[in-house]
Parts: sequence; C-alpha cells; structure tokens
Amino acid sequence: MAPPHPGHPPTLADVAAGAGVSKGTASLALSGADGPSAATRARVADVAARLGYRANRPATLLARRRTHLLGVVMQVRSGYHAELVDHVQAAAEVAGYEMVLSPVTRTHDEERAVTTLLDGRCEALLLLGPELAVRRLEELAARRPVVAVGRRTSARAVDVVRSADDDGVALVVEHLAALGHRELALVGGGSGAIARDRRRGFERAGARTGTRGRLVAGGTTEEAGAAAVRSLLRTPGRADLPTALLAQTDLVALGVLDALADVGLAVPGDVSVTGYDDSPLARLRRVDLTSVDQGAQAQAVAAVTAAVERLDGGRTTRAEVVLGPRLVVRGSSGPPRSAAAGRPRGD
Amino acid sequence: MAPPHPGHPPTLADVAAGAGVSKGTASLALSGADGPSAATRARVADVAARLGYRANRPATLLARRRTHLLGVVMQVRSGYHAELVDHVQAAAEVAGYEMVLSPVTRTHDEERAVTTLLDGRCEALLLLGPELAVRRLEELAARRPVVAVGRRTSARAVDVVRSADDDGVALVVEHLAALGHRELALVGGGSGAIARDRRRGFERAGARTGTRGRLVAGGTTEEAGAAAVRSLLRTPGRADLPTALLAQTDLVALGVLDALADVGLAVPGDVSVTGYDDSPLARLRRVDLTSVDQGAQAQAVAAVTAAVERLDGGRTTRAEVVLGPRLVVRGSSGPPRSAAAGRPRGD
DNA sequence: CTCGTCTGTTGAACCGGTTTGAGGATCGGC
DNA sequence: GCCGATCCTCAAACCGGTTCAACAGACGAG
Repeated sequence: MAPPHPGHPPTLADVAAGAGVSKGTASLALSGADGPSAATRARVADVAARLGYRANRPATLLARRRTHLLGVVMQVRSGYHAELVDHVQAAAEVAGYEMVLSPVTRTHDEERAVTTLLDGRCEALLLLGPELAVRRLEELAARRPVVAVGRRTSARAVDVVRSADDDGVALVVEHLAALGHRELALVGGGSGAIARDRRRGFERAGARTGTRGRLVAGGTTEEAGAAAVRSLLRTPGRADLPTALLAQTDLVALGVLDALADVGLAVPGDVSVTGYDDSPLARLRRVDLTSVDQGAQAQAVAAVTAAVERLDGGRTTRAEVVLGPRLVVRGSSGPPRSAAAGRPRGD
Repeated sequence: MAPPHPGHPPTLADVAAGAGVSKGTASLALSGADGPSAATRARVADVAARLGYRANRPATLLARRRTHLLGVVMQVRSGYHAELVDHVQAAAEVAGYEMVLSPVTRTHDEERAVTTLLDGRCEALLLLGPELAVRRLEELAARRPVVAVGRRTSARAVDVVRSADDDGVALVVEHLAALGHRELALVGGGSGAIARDRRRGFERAGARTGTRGRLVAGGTTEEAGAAAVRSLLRTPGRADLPTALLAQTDLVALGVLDALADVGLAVPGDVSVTGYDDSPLARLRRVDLTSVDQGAQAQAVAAVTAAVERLDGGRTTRAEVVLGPRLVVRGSSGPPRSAAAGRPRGD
C-alpha cells in the first residue's frame, strides 16, 4: 500500500482514514492509552504497520505537554564522556526518557551546546565535566534541572554527581604504602576543585600511612607529566627521590612513563607510577597502568536519577552524589627496590 | 520584563504582542526575511531580546517545509568517529545545516539510531562505518540521501566516502621497502571490503617493490594482534621471519608490539611495526606508531558535500569519493638489521 | 482627482500530532 | 419501556511556529 501523498511519509490522518476512525482515536490507539476497543486498536495498528507509519517527532514533541527529553552535553573527543553517554543512554531509557546528545566540538562550544538543548525543549540538562561559569549554571538551573557530572560546582540548585577524589587518591596512597613505598609525589597541581580534593586526599592518606608526600606541579597533558618528571630529576639530592609517582590523570601518567623511560628508570622497578580515570589507555597492555576507576555506570545512573527525581519526584533541594572510586591495580605499581631487597623480582 | 505565562518560556505571540505587530510579522522580522520595515524589525528584535525569546525548535521544525537537519550515526566509543563528528559539525554549519547525533551504544543499535534520526525528520543520513545490511541501506537510500563514511558498500544509491585502503597500505609497503625491508607480513584478515582492499594494496605494492609479503590471520583487537605474532613465531624456519609487520589498525598494532616485547624482540631494531588510522593512540609517545592517516577532516567535508549535493544540488547519481591516505612515519619503523648487514634476500 | 504601484502588515491556513468535552451506542436494572 | 451507567468514538481546540494571499495606506504618475 503506497502512502496517499507520494514522496511524503504517511501521517496519522492517513492511518486514521485507512482504519476508518478519527485522528483522535488513531492517536489513542497507537499510544496505548485506554479508550479505544481492542478491535479498533488492532485495526489501527495493522494499518499503521502496513503504511509504515511513524509519528513525526517534532509534531509529537510540540503537541505533548512534556517531552521526556534529557539533554546531555559531552566533550565528543573524550573517551570517558563516551563511556558515560553509553550508560546514560541506557539509564534514561529505563526511566522512560530519551537522551539527546549535544557535543562540544571545536566550532561548537559548551554554551552553544546548551542552547541547542534548551531550544529543543529538553526537560533537564546533564552536563559532563561542565566548564561554564557558576553564574551561568545558576541561570540554567533556574529554568530546569541541571546535573553536573564529574565536576564539583558551588552553583546553587545544580545537582552534582562525582566520585570522591580524595578517597580515590587515598586508595592509591594506601596501595603504595602497603607495597612498602615511603616517598611519594603527586603530579598535577591546578586550582580546580578536583585538584584540590585530590591533594587533600593525598595529604591525609600520607599522614595516616606514615608516608612522605610531596607535590609536583603538572597540568593535564602528556607533556605536562613528562615535564614534571624532568623537574623532579633536576632537584638536587637525587638519593631521596620519590619511589612512586601519582599522576592526576592517565594521560599525565603516560607522560610520566615516557620521561622515566627516557632516563632509563624502570617501572615499577625503580619507580612506581599510577594514573587516574582507568581510561581505555590504562588498560592497554603496553601501558598497563594502575589507576582509579570512577565508575562511569554508577555516575550515569546517579545523574539520570537526580534529574528524574527533580522532574517526577518533586525534589527541589540540591543533591550531591559522591561515589566511591575503585582502585585498579596493574603492572605499573610494585614494591620499591628497598622493600624488594629480600624478595627480588625477576624480569 | 517577565514572560506573560509564568513558568513557561515566552512564545512568538508574546513577542508580537509586545512589539505591537502580528505573529506573522514578528516571524518574518526575526528570521530576517524581507518584508518588515527596518523600524519594525528593530522593535521586534528588541522585545525578543528583552523577553529572552527563543524559538521553539519542535514547532519550527514542524512548520518549516525543510528541516535542514543532517543525521549522523556514530559509534560513541570510537575515537575516530569522534574526530569525524567534530569536523562534520563544522562542515554542516558552513553548508547551512545542523548536525543531529545519534550514538550507537550497547543498548541502542544502529537500526535504532537510524530510526531515531528518521523520526526526527533529518533530511539526510551520514552513517559512520555502517554495518547495516545492504538491503537495509538501499531501503533507507530510497527515502532520503544516505552517505556511508569509511566503509565501502555495494548498496545502490548510497554515496560512499572513504579513503583508498589499497593505496594506504601501499604507502606503508613502499616506506618499508625504501628502508630496506624485504620480508613483510600483513596482520589481519577478515572478509570485509576494507580488509580485501588492504590486502590487494599489499600484494600489488609488494610486487612493485620486489618485497615478499605474507598474510597472517588477525582480527581487529589488541589480542588478535598479539595472537598473530605468536602464531608467526611458532612457524618453523624462524630465520626468515618477516622484518616488518603491518597491522590492520592501530589497536591491532598495539597487540603486535606487546607480543614482540614479550619475546624480547626490539622495535624497530628487530622488527618494524605499522598501524592504520593514525588514531590518538598512535601519537602517544609511548606507542609512537608509524601509521596511516585517513584524513578525518577531508572525509567529513566530502560526506557533508555529498549529502548537500543531493539535497540542494539535485544530484541523483551515486557518488563514491575516495580520498588519498597519508603516511605518518614515527618511531616504530626503521631499517631492518639485515639491511645493515647487507644480507641477500633468499627464498 | 483617479488609478496603479509599491511597501508593510495582517489574518488565516497549515505543519502533524495530543487531549478533551460532548455525544452516540449498548446494556442492565427497575 | 424508560433511565442511567458504561464504553467508544468523534470533532475541535491546541501546541508554536511559518507561509502566503489579501489588503491598507502612501505615493507618484497621468
């Protein structure tokens, strides 16, 4: 059966006509709402299938009171965001929502990405690692639920889902201390909330485990990690160099690994190295980096839940969900030479 | 000025009322179409700005004859797709279109991704590395322009944008031959169009350069690459092992590198290794892999162009754009030992 | 002074759905 | 046989824009 308007897809009116009912009845029948009799329902469904009818999305969105759309702003190049999106998609579906993606690219900044979602009538905004100003976040939150994922913010009315960065670093410190390390260094400064948390976790865990920790300035790139190592090596008194380096991110850890290789230091023989994020990179056998998993799935679920609670649950108070990170031990961390003296390892 | 309907965003009617004109005039004024006088135009723009008016996207899409939407189906986890998307976004904007993203995730397969885009009234479909059946592709292409990016397809009416896989592999073979390699192996079989092309390029370039090439079965994962190396090493007559291994993808190359490291073979000292895709992985210093850049930006531009030609240019014939790949030489390839020793080639 | 043009603006139709109040059948109860 | 309840269905209003035929008013020409 060809559609009544050649070239154009069939509309609800076509289905209704084909089934001998009104548009209204056809709509009810297709949406599964009660009202139409079983016979009518079947007839409409049948005609719709034969015609290959599909509801016009914009029309549906316009007509419905609610859109049930969750807008997600992601950094398209970020592997971590990709992972989150994957799980958000699934979680949204379970909650009866649809996810709409708005990528941040070179030509499309975060502000534009958000605008696109708002124009599209998304009911809530999930921002992955947002970098918008606090003021802007608050403006947005005044209009609809906003959830910041993976990054702390002081913006009122903005829900936050993140993992406990201090605990994450503490896990690493404890792991290294248990291996016998006494001299640690945290690579990666920065003034952001994340960096601050990690530093605090580092210091507290250091005190708890009786290890000595120092901080080395570093950024968020591979090169920054390499530079940090070089600066460490320039420091006089090479004898008491740290035996373990904790990098802020897996990428930074890669830079650290490279710089160590350049000067002939073995990992983990001479120095143990750890990353953060447990990105696909860390899992590569060639990298094999001890890292911290922030739990993408749990974060995704929590973010969707937070949005849905505001939309359907009537919550109006700010929520901050802090998830426990998980240590993933791989080959880049091991006992220091001093501790290994009695227990040599072969390679 | 507060919106006239508290809780709801202002509509065009509100703007029109505020400016003392009809909805029709307000629409014309805001869209920049000619008709309204300069004074009216300014007044409407002013009121719209004061009210914070933004057009309701679904309504606009519904009302307009054309949506100017380009739907893109991507593998959300693929770094290469992310790169493509980035450039497609930019190219679409230049062409006066908007990109809509539909990710393929664990719970959302390619078919669903496509359906979402069709329901959303996208005017054309750009499928990145599509794996839909040829029949399905043809069905889709019968409804609207479809462009397959990065993967050949025999589907009629489907435009294809890809890079010349045979030429890409040939570039690598020539590079290695110039370095002095005489015994090569291509890791990665498979029956797909891509694998076939690469194999052909390998064989032809082998003949041209006088190198001896063999094929080693392999998949598309890191593990497959490692397995291929192990099988090679099991082969008797280790003396005439290949001095260079060409992996199908960068990921496979990583597996190859790992397996070689496991048995203590140096790269590129004992064996040269190359990848394909020039992914971010290959660029990591720790990996530093000679690879082939498929030109994401050029592919993106070509894909958007193909779609726009069909939509606005009236093209109805099938287009297949084959772009020239580019060799990126890094540290994983170098002269073979034998070249230094001047060992004659034998068989 | 009349007519034709041109410029701006209007009002209504339309896009394709959803929602709802009203009304027609059908049926059981009395 | 009449009445009210129950069950379906319908027609119309509505969502918020875009588009266009029709028209009012200003203006210049004849």
